Amino acid sequence: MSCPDHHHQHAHGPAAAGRAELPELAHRLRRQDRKLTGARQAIFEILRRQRHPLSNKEIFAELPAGDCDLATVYRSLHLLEDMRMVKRFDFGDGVARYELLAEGDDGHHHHLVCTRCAAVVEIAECFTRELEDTIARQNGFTAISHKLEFFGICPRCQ
Amino acid sequence: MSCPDHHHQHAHGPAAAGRAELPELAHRLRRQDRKLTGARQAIFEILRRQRHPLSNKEIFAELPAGDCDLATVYRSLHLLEDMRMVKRFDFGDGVARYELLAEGDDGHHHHLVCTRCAAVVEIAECFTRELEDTIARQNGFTAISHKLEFFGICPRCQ
DNA sequence: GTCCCTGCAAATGGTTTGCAGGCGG
DNA sequence: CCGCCTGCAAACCATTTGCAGGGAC
Repeated sequence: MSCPDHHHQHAHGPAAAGRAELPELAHRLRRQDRKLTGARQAIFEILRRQRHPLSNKEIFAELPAGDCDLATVYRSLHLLEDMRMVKRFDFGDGVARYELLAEGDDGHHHHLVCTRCAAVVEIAECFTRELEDTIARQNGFTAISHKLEFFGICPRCQ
Repeated sequence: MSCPDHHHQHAHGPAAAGRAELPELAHRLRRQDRKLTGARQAIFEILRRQRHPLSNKEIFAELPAGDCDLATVYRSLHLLEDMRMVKRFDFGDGVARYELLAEGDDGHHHHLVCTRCAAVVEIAECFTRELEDTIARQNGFTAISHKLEFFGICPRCQ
C-alpha cells in the first residue's frame, strides 16, 4: 500500500516509469522550501500505482491505517497540484479527483466515465484543442483552456 | 440561440418569447400531480429573463424579498430539471447553475467562462457530438453524453 | 534551531432533508 | 379536503482552516 521502496507489483508496468520520479519529487519540493515527508511520499506512491483519477477519500483509504490525516491528503494534493505533479479532474459529482502527471506532461486528456459503475476509460487524444483558438478569436478571450468529459454506460453495465 | 419554432426572442425582448411558456409549465406540472405555485412561477420568470446560467443563490437573490426559502429554490430547480425545463451546468467551481430550456430543446451547448469576472458567453454549436459515436464504438459504451466548458480571460479583464 | 508539516477539531459553503403547518386543485 | 409545497432548522458532505506540537533539513 504505501511502502515506497521495495514493492514492485507491476515490475514492468506503469510503476517502472514512475520509479525515477521520487528524486524528482524531492527535488521539486526542496526548490520551494518544501519537505519530502512520509505522507507526501505515500500519497505519491498511491497515485503512481493507480493510474486513474482518485478522490481524496480514495487515496486516504489506500493509506495504511493512520498513516496520515484526511486533511493532510487534501493539503498534499493541493501542493502536488501547484507543483504540477498531479492534475485535478472534475466528473461533475462534486468530488475532486487526481491523476499523477509525468514530467513535462501537462496531463491534458479526457475521460469516459460509466454512470453506473464509475469505471473510467482514458481518452488519449484531445479533439478540441484546435477549437480553442477559434473560440478565443471569435470572443476576444485569451488564456483559453477547456474541460471535457464523456459519460455513458460501460459494456459490463449494459 | 435555441428557440426553433415561432419565438422571436430578441425582436420584442425575451419576455415575449417566454410568455407562452407559463401554461406549458402548468400543464407539465399537472401531468405529474404537481402544482403551479407562486415560488415556481417566480423562479421560472427569473430564468426566463436572465438567459444565462444562474446559481441557486443568484436566483434566490433575484426573488422579491422573502418570496420563498432557499431550500425551496433548490427543490424547485430539481423539479424543473427532472421535467427537462431547465438544464444544469457545471463550471467546476462546486456550484450548480441552471438555464431555461425551450420546449423540445435538449439544451446542448457549451459556455466560455471568464476566470476573472465570471462573464459567460454561450457557444452555439457543439463540435464534439459526432465524436460521441466514435468514442462509444471504440469503448463499447452506450448512452453517451459529454460535458464541455471553455475557460479564459475576457476582453475587459485582459 | 527554524520553519514547514501534521493531527485534531471546528468552521465553511453548497446542498439536502425531516417535520409540521399551509395552500393549490 | 387531500396531498403536494413550503419555511425553518438541523443534517450532510466535501473541503478548508486555526492552532499547537512534531519532524525534516
